[in-house]
Amino acid sequence: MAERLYKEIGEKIKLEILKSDLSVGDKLPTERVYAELFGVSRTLVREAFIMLEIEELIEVKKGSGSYLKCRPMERAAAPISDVGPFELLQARQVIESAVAACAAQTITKADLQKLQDTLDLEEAELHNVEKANAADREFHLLVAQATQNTLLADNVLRLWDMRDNNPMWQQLHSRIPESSYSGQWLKDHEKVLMQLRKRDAEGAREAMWQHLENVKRTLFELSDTESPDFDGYLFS
Amino acid sequence: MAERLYKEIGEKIKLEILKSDLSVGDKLPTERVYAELFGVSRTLVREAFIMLEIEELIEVKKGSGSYLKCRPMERAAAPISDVGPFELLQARQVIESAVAACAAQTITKADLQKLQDTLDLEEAELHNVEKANAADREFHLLVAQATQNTLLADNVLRLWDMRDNNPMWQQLHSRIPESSYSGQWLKDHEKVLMQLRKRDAEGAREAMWQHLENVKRTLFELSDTESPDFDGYLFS
DNA sequence: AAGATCAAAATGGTATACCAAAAAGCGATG
DNA sequence: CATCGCTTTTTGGTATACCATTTTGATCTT
Repeated sequence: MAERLYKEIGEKIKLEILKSDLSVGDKLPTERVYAELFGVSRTLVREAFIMLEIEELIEVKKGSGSYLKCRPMERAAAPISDVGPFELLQARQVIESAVAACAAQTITKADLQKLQDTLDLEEAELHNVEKANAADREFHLLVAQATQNTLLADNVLRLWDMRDNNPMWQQLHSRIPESSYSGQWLKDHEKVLMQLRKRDAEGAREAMWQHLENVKRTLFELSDTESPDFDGYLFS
Repeated sequence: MAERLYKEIGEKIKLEILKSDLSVGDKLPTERVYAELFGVSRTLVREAFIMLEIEELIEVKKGSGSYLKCRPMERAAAPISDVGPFELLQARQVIESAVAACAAQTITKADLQKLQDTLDLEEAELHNVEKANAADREFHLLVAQATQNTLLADNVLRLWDMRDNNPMWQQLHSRIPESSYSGQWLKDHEKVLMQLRKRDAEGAREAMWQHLENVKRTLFELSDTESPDFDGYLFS
């Protein structure tokens, strides 16, 4: 119970919302009501409301009240921390290869140019890990954006950031030999871009799949030879 | 300026963080400092801190202080509400077809049985919209779970719930003729299951793709004939 | 001089009081 | 009877005051 109290209150409110069958758009009880209901001050309820507002669950209107924006999903917001790097990579492989295939059919000349620029940057900054990694991210993001579909771009970005935030990954990442990063991965990216240029959906799918297959392999060899910390963590 | 003030303060704080070169892990100025700096009460700063905490930018420790968790990026937390139903369906089509192909190679007998049960249920409850819809959701979720990859299942579920929470969809959904729902979609589901049984990746991909293509078509005809509210909202 | 102990200061946590905008009630007026 | 406009009430917005925990550091002990 040493947790931040407003979160607790927020969860309680979510439950109350689920119990009382409110529909989207309905006005929910006022801050004061919840305050008395839970026996806490209005300040806390207010903080909880801010949390719900940021989660886009409710909308608060000054002088009027707070309104339900969408029903809380039972599925709690992504327990994303404890998935292994390989499960993550598999997900990326499945999704990004499909995304690449889709992008091949919708990509614009401007998008192609941006991709080329990013690859040039990646090549120029091969020895600067930070910048190379940033260019890597940019490449994958641009491919996703080439689908012209916000949600697909969102999902790809989401998976990437999940990788960056994963402590396990960071540990692995620091050990990736520069040679793999540059030599193989850059070539992979170039192959993907080539298929996109040809607007060959199957080719793009294959190229992206192979790229992530290579990443998986690099990581596997790494974790195999250098560190036994990842047992039971490696596969789906 | 009729906006919620805490958000404004939050953005100001982000800027201050960027100006003062703080590193990850460093201790931030206290709430009181920011309060005086901006000439507002600590309450507001506190609310802003809560916002930053939810965005996983900082970490607050009772009695000690607040600490920088990661540098403020562009990091847009997905304005997911205002995507049209068709953009959503396209995303599902791309992702779920790939997921189905993956599932075909990893699915277990138990998963196949669950899928069969769900389809039986769907058939039995054809005239109960609520239950049929629930069975529909269950089917797509089970396919995703058959990949044995939590993240893929998560993403599929996420997209589905996005659909359910979309007011535009709810409006459309209420108008879907029972015939389409049952006649076509159930058959689609059966085709997908058949391909999964054969463990035919390409077949499963095709079947799932076609299914969502059919859903798109149904929705398109619906929005075309009955309501002009969706102009400019239809495509990616 | 090194360590332990305890007091005081710093800092986030919570509650209360008052302010301002919006909505609701209500009466005068056409 | 409808409607305009004022007053009252409701409701979120902001500020202040006080509490609990953690940190800090000074003093005492060995």
